[in-house]
Amino acid sequence: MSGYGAVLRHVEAELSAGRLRVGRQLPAERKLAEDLGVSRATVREAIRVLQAMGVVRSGVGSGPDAGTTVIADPAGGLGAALRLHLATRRLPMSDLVGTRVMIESHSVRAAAARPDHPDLARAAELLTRMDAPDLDADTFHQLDADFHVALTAAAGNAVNTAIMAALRDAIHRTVLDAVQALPDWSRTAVRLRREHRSILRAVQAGDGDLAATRVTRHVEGFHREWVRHA
Amino acid sequence: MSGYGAVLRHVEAELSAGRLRVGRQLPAERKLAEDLGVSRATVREAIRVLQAMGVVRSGVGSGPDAGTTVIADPAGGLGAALRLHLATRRLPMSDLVGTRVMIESHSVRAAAARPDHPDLARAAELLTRMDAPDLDADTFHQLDADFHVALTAAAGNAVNTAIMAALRDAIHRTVLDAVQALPDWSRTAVRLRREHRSILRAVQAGDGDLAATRVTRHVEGFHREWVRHA
DNA sequence: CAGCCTGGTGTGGTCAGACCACAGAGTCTA
DNA sequence: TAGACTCTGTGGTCTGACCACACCAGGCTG
Repeated sequence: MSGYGAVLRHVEAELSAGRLRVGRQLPAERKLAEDLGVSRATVREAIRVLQAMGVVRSGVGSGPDAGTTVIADPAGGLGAALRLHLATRRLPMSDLVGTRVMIESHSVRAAAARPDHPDLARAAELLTRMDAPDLDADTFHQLDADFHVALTAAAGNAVNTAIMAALRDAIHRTVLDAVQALPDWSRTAVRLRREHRSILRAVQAGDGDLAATRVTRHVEGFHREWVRHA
Repeated sequence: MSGYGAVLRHVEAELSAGRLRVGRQLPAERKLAEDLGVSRATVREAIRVLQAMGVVRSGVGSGPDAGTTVIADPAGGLGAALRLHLATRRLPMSDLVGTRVMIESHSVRAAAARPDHPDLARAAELLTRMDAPDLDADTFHQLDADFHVALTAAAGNAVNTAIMAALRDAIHRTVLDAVQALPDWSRTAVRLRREHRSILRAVQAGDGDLAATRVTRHVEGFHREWVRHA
């Protein structure tokens, strides 16, 4: 088999077998190359891919942050892939929004069944920070995105949470551009804050159906507004 | 900025600007390296990543299949990422199944509103092929997976379809192993065929709620059975 | 003339070896 | 003792080379 693929399969096998765990380090590139009988360039190609997938992080120098470490950032990898395919125009933005609505409405339904989940407290704290009067649009959107991810995380499905975070990454820049074009941003921000609170209230009250309805209206409404001004 | 990241951002920018379209070719590695003022090794690392994301396909030699071509295979890229993170044990299989149930039940609901969608005809044809009596488990599961993806595709959301296909890729090997362990595979196959038909019937009858209930039972039931014997 | 075959050319795949910046650890010096 | 120094190992990048491959054009052969 090809050298590049062999490295990838080797690492995946090590992960599957549990010999390589999150937080541990891969062998140094030069050593890995020697072990597998390939060149360092080939090893690097494979490691780059793992890096792009969010499976591994590399740092130069020495010390704890140096070398190649196994991490677990599925959202990073999925987000990069979604962003690229968004650029190819094969994944329309409207479908990304549709998926987001599906995940969020499903998640708030599930989260309403466990209103004491710590991620809901985190979501509430994010809303408080969004109340700061002198927030610029960039920070506001960042908190906004974190709020929605926290809401999803409260449902307890790691895959959905990762996809949700990935969708946020993929959409991020587009939304920022859109926000610039809105006629009255501060007015929109007031409405978004109100809607966020009403969604969270419904979840904490255990009313999943209401929360789902509200989050659907919230996301689709903002998307429509933002498409109108794009 | 770093050489590697510069190449990646350059290609993404070319895609976003529409100067690079699906089906077209990237410049040759040597030329791209010269154009961007980096080495060929650096260009290759970036291209490997694009390849792993399903954005690009490379072929040696000359002719139409040679060189690096822009493609659009989001499922491939997402599937690889999911498989890797499954290996790190940070994405539990039960969550993958949960996401799958969410997407499928949501999709059959939407598909029921357009019962004449061509993907439904394709799904029906796949079921016919699954009726062949001398089918081995491997082929059966392949058709099974294609059926579920076709069902999802009939809902018309490309992102959901890509994620569904990615989940299939990620789960594929595990399911194959599980099927080996089932006590009476042919008996299970008979049940699966019946359930598939009943799901498709509900969709074609326009009864989205019924289809959603059935597909949820179908997927969760098979997952439980397969976990029990793992 | 028709058919084969044989270089030529350009592609990605891989390799070996080199140099760099970096960051920590250990050592030497004032 | 505190600071400056070298040493070592890391990933990041570059250079230049060779390979297998597949097409294509030209010449050769029948």
